[in-house]
Amino acid sequence: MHAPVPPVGSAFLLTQLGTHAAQAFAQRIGELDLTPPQTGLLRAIAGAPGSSQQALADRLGTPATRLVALVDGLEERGLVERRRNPADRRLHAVHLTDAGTALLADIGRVAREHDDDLLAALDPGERARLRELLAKVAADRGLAPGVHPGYRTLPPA
Amino acid sequence: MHAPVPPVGSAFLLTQLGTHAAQAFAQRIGELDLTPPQTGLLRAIAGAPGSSQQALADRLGTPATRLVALVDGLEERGLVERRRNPADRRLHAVHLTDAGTALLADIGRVAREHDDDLLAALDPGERARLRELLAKVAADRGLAPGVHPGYRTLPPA
DNA sequence: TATTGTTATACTCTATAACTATA
DNA sequence: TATAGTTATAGAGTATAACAATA
Repeated sequence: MHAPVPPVGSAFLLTQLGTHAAQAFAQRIGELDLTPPQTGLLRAIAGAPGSSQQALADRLGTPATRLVALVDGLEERGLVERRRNPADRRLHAVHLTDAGTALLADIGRVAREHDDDLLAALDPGERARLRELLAKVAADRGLAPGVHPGYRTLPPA
Repeated sequence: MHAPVPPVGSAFLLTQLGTHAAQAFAQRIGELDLTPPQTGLLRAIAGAPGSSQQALADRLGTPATRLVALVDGLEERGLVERRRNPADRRLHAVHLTDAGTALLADIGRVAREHDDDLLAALDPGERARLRELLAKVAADRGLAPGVHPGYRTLPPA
């Protein structure tokens, strides 16, 4: 007889399912040759076109240096462009290109498919209830709507 | 006027909250000088004492090489020990030490605190309902109870 | 002197492949 | 020849620090 293994709580279920959902999304969005961070950045740019990189970094909660690398990757593929601000030449306003805007629509489609697949076990009423409960917890924990916490690393303890 | 940003679905909420929960747990469990993967391994060993490293790797869905490094770290701290099997000297049976067993109890306490904190916004009925819905989805998606999907990496598409 | 953006560098985590010992 | 475990190595992703341009 040895000590019992402590049972997992609801938080673990949430973590487990959240990681699974993230992996499944990464796999799906990979078909568009995008990574999840790139996808989130595209959304952030679409939501606030012309933002400076500093502003985007603040919004996503990530170091500016990481944002530079992400924007580089998207710019090379012609999805976004940097436009220098003549009034303050330090600033680079980031905009979606037409290709970026088109790809955003594809992202929306992939996200809906992902959603349907993941929650296939729940009927519409259950889905609504789940969403409600998750939103309540997310609000209580101060999570910014639409911003993935993976852009920042928490300090140890 | 530009193209609208596609709305996030319930799956995103799940991913967002799951990542948040994982970060919060990592922070808490860090107070015991443990990482989440180490914690999961301790639980797996407690659940099947004397397993070979190969068996543990299979159960967690991780490459054996990663398991070696994890066991190394726990063994150096005196939390687990490898016992050579005399009948087949290739096998290393992994067991918790007394210190490991004691730490497991602390892990259980920390996990309960984490659970309570994370779901503070929900009343008992809501918590039960959330757990039920999450469990239903997890079962449908084929997630092994108590095993975090983060031990394995999914192939791209 | 302060701020935006960039580059250089190092660190952590994980995976792949090669190797050792036992069978 | 096959299996358990290990070591060596390399890659991806991210962070910290130093730097350049502009204000």
